[in-house]
Amino acid sequence: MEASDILKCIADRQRLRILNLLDAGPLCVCHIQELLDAPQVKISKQLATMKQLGLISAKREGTWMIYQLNEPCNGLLTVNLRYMREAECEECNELQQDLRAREALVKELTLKPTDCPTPVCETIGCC
Amino acid sequence: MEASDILKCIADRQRLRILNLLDAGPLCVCHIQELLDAPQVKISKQLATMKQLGLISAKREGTWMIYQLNEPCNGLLTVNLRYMREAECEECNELQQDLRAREALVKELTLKPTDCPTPVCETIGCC
DNA sequence: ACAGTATATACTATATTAAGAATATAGAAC
DNA sequence: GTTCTATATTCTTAATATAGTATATACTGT
Repeated sequence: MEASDILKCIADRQRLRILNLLDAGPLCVCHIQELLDAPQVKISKQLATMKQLGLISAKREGTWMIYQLNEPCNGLLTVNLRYMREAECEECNELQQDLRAREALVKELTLKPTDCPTPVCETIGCC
Repeated sequence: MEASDILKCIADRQRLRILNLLDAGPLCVCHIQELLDAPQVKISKQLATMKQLGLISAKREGTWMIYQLNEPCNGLLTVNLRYMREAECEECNELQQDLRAREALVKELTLKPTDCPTPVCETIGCC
């Protein structure tokens, strides 16, 4: 896992958004899909890429797959996320907004847990 | 100049090396070429890309072109350079070594200034 | 076993990027 | 002017990455 592999990975807007979300806690594929409003294939392939790179890992909970950032989080990734969460630019704002959307989703799931099967809820800590 | 443009730019090993060198001070193309041991076309094209991105700028001194990082240096670039100069990985070591090679070159130029015309020397501060 | 849901993979088409060779320009020295 | 040196640009080819459709897998519930 060389530095430029990480950089290439986060140079893609959507992959960066996914990593940013996962940095706030594990999520299942369907929720990532929903938060980024992107087709399933795309998300799934990007997750596969990042898993192969060793940035994230997955565990199955029933039919759901829960993805999370690997520990310890890659230093270069951390540095970039930390910077962009504070900075002012279109993409940085988007990352910040994604985190807010994540919070909203978690809250929503807490209210109607039917959308979110117990094992998933436990993992993402929403209910 | 969006964040992912910067990231895409530094995700290329050689572009990153060039930026790392320029961060230590302006250099002319031939010296970058020499330090990175890369063909002229490649360097020239990469410099053009980064100039277009707004990361660096050039000024002519006779037949030489002197490139330098733009001020203020892009924050995302700074953050990444700073991190990689301290970190331990193949590419990070390479960056660190490049800076040492730059020092050596500057010293060498100070000794035989014939290789380096006065205006260039003045700019890079080697003689 | 069958149907349904969530996710992954394979395959194809398309777009983006990089590499190299040849050529062009800009200035210096004569 | 001609020639030389440093650098840039153009053009072509090759490599890589992305997107979309269709299909496959893995599990759940009946």
